[in-house]
Amino acid sequence: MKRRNTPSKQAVLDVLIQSGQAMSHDAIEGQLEMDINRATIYRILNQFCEDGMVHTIVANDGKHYFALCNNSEIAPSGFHFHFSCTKCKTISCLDQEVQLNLPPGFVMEKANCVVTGTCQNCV
Amino acid sequence: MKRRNTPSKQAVLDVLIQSGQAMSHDAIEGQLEMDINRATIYRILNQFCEDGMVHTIVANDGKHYFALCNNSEIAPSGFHFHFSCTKCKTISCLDQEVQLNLPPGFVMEKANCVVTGTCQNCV
DNA sequence: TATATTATTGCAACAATGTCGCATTAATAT
DNA sequence: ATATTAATGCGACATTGTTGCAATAATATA
Ligand SMILES: [Mn+2]
Ligand SMILES: [Mn+2]
Ligand SMILES: [Zn+2]
Ligand SMILES: [Zn+2]
Repeated sequence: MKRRNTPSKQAVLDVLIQSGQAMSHDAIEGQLEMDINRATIYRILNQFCEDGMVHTIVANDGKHYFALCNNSEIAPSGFHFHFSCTKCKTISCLDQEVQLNLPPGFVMEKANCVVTGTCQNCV
Repeated sequence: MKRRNTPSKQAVLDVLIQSGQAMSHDAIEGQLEMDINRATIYRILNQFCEDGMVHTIVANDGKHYFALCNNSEIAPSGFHFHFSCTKCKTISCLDQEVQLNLPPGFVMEKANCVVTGTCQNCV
């Protein structure tokens, strides 16, 4: 399927760029000026993920958070940790690669690593 | 609240012991011979977590998985990786501690780290 | 053993998240 | 200007997890 540019996609992208954080569907919808249907927002986000512009984090609340990929993340298997601050509620990408010694026979395809605590802005 | 021993608690515990894997509410209910209400199962599992017998993993499907703590996990801040096999659908505890260098000012309270891929039983 | 206390349970209801089918709309190419 | 089909809105749905409340049952006490 060839992608088409639409105001909705642009609006969702703008919200993600402007925030600089990983955002849930909920938070994205809250920041949108335009009204966009929930299903549509999810479809847009999933499309961004397919296209490698965005990656998802599954946080401790079980919700999916969506964050822009920066260029260094384009590298294959560049899985990194995420930090979830319980005070300011932000979820951000850490500059820490996930690396571990798997037992023989195990093959890692992806990783979802979320560290929870308090961030540097919250004392 | 003082805990009471009940057939329901024992049954849930038996299922967890017998499986040796992290299990979702769903899977636990499926393995129970007794019929136990969904809310009750969740309450039992959450109680086990409070009491430090069980820990939870949030997997990529956004669901909570519950796994028995082995004795070495009683140690405070002993966060470890988990492995989720896409073929046999098992989620198991890895003997790999989560350790990372957080930027100054960050404080880690807990970690939810799930590596997805294929396990040693699935070639 | 009989009774009182209250933890536990079942039930119903609920909120939230995420997906899907289908008809309509609109972006793109010709 | 028109045809193609990707994108959208709407409604419906499945699933997960929690909560209030009344009924039940585990435990302690007399
Ligand atoms: Mn990230
Ligand atoms: Mn574990
Ligand atoms: Zn913070
Ligand atoms: Zn496997």
